[in-house]
Amino acid sequence: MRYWLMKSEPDEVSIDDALAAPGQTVAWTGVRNYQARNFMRDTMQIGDGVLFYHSSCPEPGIAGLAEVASMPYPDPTQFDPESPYHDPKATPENPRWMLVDVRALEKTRLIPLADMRAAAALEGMQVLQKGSRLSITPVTKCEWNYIVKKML
DNA sequence: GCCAACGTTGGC
DNA sequence: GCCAACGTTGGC
Repeated sequence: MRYWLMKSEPDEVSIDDALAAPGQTVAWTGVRNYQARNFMRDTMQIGDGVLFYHSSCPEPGIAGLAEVASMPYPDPTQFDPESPYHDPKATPENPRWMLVDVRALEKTRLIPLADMRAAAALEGMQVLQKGSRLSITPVTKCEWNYIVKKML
């Protein structure tokens, strides 16, 4: 069992949107970074814990808890010429971008980014490192427990 | 393979 | 809107 932090712009998909989706599950479309893709394709397992993070918004921070809900499969938006995530180099025979489904479990109080930065226990958290822009980052069991048990 | 130019992310 | 930091592209 692993743990992850996954960023979503709430204008695109908020924790409320995810909770309202059929099965409380959304396909994590639009990731166009190889490292993030590789996490979904190679490392994630069904049932892994997910911190649902709101980014690029007035109040960035952790907004809910979720879990990995599927095996990896090709991101359908890469094949859609109408999609902003269209990738002309990808074909169904040779998909470039893989994703997983994410099932929202609960909306939590918002844990602001500033509070995360202020927590000594989270000093090493990958998402908090200088210059980190990855939209999907691993979270250690210690970090997960601290956030879920001490900050919520 | 190098690396400059460009594009993107994301907090502020 | 700004800008630091990082990733990608493409000429050579």
